[in-house]
Amino acid sequence: MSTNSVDSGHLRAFIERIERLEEEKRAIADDIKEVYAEAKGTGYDVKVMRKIISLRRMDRDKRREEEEILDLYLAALGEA
Amino acid sequence: MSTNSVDSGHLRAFIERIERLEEEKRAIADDIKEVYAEAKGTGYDVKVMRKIISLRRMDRDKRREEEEILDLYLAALGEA
Amino acid sequence: MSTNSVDSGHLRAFIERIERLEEEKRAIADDIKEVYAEAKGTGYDVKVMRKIISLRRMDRDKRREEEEILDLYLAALGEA
Amino acid sequence: MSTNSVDSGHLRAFIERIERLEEEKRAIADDIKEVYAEAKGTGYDVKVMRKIISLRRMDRDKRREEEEILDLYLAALGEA
DNA sequence: TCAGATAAAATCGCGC
DNA sequence: GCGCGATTTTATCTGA
Repeated sequence: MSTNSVDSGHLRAFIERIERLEEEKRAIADDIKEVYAEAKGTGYDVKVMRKIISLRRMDRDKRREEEEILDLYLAALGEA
Repeated sequence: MSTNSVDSGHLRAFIERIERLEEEKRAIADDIKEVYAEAKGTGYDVKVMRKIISLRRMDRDKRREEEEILDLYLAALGEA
Repeated sequence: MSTNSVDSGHLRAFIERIERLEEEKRAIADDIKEVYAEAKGTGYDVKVMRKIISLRRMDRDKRREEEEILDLYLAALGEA
Repeated sequence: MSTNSVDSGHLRAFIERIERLEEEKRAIADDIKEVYAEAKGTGYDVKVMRKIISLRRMDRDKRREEEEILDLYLAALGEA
């Protein structure tokens, strides 16, 4: 019984931590929306902006992946 | 030409703001994942936790909607 | 060749089935719009109606989620 | 007061009609999902199928628009 | 034209 | 490891 109440308290703590983090996440998502809205108000096309950001993200991912492959090669050489 | 460079600078600033915010958002999403993992390690069922959180969110949303519809009713009465 | 034509025919059949269903769906969406228009013509506030419908849907969803989490709890007890 | 009850009954009828239509719409959406699932089980790529359907819809829309433009031209000639 | 709702698409995490 | 289902994100559409 003591076990249960401790567990419940623990579960509650986990859940509240997650809910707080989700609220932060939502707040940031709202900020992002606001920036898009502001950019739109300045005359930029949101769809195009999303495309640019997506392309830049793909570039970053690609670069990161290439670095990982390079690391693999270097590690292989080190082992040789 | 000056116009273009100013605009480009502006667009670039918007995009970098968004990218920074998206990175923060991703970091928080990672935190959430970690909390779930920790809870799972402590013996809690992630699926149940997600359901609990979902139900609590529905409660909040429902309460908010009820307030909104009450406002609509009051506004309708005010106009009557 | 026979294989290809059979497959093509099959794919075509799937696509036409989906297109027919989408058309039905669109027709129903139009019906819904008409009902809103009719209600509006009778003096009802569409915004309020949408809120009411939304709240009723939330009630249903919440009840369903509660049943689901109950099932999860019962399953957990059964495993205990 | 009689007026109010009549109105309420009317509103209720509108709302129930809409809810029934929305349920039908959801049922058709489920059917569509099932067809996609069935096609997937037969080996077709759902993403490609969606693309095909989208392109065919665009073609239809384009054709319809061209017909409307043609009608405008014909009407203009008739008026000339 | 704009925001807000709706639907479509992509992504991610989980269990098998 | 991979499909499946849930979540998230993107795009479309409609009504104010």
